[in-house]
Amino acid sequence: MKVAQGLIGKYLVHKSAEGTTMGKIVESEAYMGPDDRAAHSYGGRRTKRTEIMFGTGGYSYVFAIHGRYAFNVVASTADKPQAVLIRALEPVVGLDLMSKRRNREVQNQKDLINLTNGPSKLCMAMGIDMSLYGADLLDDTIFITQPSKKEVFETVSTPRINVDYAGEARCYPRRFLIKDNEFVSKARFSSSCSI
DNA sequence: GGCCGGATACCG
DNA sequence: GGTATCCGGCCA
Repeated sequence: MKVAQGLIGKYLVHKSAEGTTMGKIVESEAYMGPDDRAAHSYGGRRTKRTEIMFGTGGYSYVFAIHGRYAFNVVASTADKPQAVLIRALEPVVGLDLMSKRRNREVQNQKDLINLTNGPSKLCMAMGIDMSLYGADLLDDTIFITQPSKKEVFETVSTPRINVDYAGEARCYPRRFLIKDNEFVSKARFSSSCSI
């Protein structure tokens, strides 16, 4: 939770053979582990897929969803399997490469926003796939860094996206985003949550 | 070994 | 709103 909030405003960098891409994290979601019905590690479920969450934090958890990928930062402490899903970025470095990987021209601000305003979109743009599962985020291939100068913004929280199956947990305010930022995803949380 | 469903995206 | 698309989970 704290990690999810803390990641807002930080920069995600991926150095690949094709080049370097970097984006500012503007939207994240916390998945709190065994007690969180929305989490892949709910009930302590430990499988090949969730294995990486059963260690210490600071690793990459990539999983396939609907034929695409989503990127998470493992935030586990004391063997509590938790992770933070990165839902949207603001492109900062390597815009041409992002555009190429997304197979989409960028001609205006709207196109630019469309490059990384969703969990799988940002994976495509950043060149993140299953080969980065378990990557150490302290290495220099894929990592998180602070902006060089302090940026001022307000973080707000909402329920998470597309977790209707999670019972009451679907409404917990575990999604964080930068207030009024145009690069956050368009997705809406369940309308059955009163917020 | 096969089926199914999902923390999605895109197009019409 | 319908469909494409990739993997892991889970059951046979």
